[in-house]
Amino acid sequence: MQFQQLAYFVAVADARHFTRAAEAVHVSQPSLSQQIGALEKELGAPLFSRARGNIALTDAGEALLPLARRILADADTARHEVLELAQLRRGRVRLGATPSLCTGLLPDALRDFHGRHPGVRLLLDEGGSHDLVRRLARGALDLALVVLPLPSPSPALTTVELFQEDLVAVSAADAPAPRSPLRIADLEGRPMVMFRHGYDLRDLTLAACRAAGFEPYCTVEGGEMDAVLGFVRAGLGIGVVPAMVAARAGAELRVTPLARPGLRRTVALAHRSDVAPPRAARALQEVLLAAARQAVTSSGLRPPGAGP
Amino acid sequence: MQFQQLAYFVAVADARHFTRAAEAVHVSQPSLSQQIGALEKELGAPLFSRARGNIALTDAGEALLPLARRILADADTARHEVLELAQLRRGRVRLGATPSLCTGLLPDALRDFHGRHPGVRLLLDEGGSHDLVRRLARGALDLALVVLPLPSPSPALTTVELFQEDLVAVSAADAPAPRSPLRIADLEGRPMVMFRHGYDLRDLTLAACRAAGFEPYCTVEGGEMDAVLGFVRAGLGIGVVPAMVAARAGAELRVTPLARPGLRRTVALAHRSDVAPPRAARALQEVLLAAARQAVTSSGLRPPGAGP
DNA sequence: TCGTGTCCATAGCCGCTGTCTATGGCGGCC
DNA sequence: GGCCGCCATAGACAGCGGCTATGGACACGA
Repeated sequence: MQFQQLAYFVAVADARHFTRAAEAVHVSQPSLSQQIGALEKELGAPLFSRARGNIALTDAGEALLPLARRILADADTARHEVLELAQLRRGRVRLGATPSLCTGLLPDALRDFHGRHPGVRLLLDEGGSHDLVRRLARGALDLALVVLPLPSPSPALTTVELFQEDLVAVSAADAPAPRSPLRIADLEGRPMVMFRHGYDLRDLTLAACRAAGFEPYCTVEGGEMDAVLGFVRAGLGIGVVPAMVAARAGAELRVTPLARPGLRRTVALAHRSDVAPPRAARALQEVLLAAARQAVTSSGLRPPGAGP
Repeated sequence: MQFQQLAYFVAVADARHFTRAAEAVHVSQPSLSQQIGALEKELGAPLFSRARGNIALTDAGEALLPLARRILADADTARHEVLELAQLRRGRVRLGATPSLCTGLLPDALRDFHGRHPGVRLLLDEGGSHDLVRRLARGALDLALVVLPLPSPSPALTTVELFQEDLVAVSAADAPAPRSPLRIADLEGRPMVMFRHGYDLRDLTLAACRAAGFEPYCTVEGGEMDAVLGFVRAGLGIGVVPAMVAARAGAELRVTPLARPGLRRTVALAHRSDVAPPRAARALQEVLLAAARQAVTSSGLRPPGAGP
């Protein structure tokens, strides 16, 4: 059974005439006869009763006709669906991002993308950089917002740097203000609120403290971004978060810049190198790049590759 | 797009592995890869993201998968439906019959057939012999119960004689009884009830009267079988009907045999010679032949080919 | 009754395509 | 670093679907 045979069958059923049906499907009459014959042979039953001048469906033909129409319609639907995917009227992007980036850049950028392509579903995968890289390589993600350097550098991934972002210290507005700008060394012995494992911010902060010669004292650790900000707000300790996140966190938080050289992270967009991302993913990539440029000019972020 | 390509696609989507999918569909791995590639090229979008050890569906692949499954299931359904037709678990027989035969032989025979093959629809086409023959030749009927000789003999039709049936005169039970047995000549000048055009009984009766040298006097003409019996019952005249019909007509009718040679008609089963009837039609044919044999022995009909 | 036309089936040929085996290329793993 | 697993590619071959030409059967009209 083949699609063409079904199409020929439907054409004959509609025209009730082999020669005219052959014209309708743009093949010669013998070709059509042969294919109808092949279909009948395969199914083991005649589909038409060939009376002179009166081609009629047999019972087998009448049973097959609605199914044939439905199969052909489904095949047509399949072609159109895939076409619409290519035209970005439908589709799906699987975007991975580290938790801290989900809070900062993404909300506005995704709103923008959704406005441009309302038919495209956005599947956000929030996870640590290590997981994101693995999922990218496995084809489980189309794009990922990651923090450089990648925990497990892979030549199979292409990264495009978006911006550099300063980290700042946050503390409760009603607690004694720390010195400003705050040096990393000033954090020694001060109660701190620390993210859970998997956050690149956790690794960055711990590494900076250890480089300064001490192990930080954490009153609470293990929270997500919102929880950490809440604990800081409650006066449980000092947190180290991206400036962009701190700016959105509200008036109950005191934001204290870090003394030079400070802490800084490079945010990049990553995708697999070996295959081109789907159309919708490329479109999202463009939107994210534009959002990053916008953020650099309006939100005081540093352009990618800028010095300390 | 081809059924095999869709089957291969579903196999890969299920196995998430090209080599194992190839084994599952019993082709070599390169053949499967090539067909998937051809499908992707035709649809204009990749269906799988080929990551080492992790074959995943793209958005286009996820859009296609449910449709592919449905198409394949429909194709399977089509094959089974046609198979069931061949096995007489479903099907359709289009049976034509002259009106007088619908009343006599058919009810019991069709009940028997329906009991044996409850899934087979019976489409009865009641009409004159001329129409029936034309519809048979056109393929609009599978079988027809006709009265011989055929009005327009056609070499394209095969007929099997079922039985010969005597005609009898019927009159109202409360009217004066005609002589018994009744000669055709006795009908001259007697009020008669005549069938409408198209009934073979009408032609038979008129021809017999004319052969006897008179034109019958009809008080009512144009009715169907039930109407004619009703008119006779009401005393409007004498009717000439098959013995089998008269026997079923109830006690309000007086049945008078016709004097020798009497009137007799040969009932036959006809079908097209050039193509074998569908399976269900052959089954009905057998049932009708058995019913005819049964009627010959139990109802006093004459076997086919019997002399006058 | 005999052409003539219409219509579907068949025959024969050809090019496309789907299948195979063999091989290449590329990561992952020991 | 060598081996293995896995998918893609190359080339050969057979099968099949397409075409033109022709056959056979019926309908119609002269």
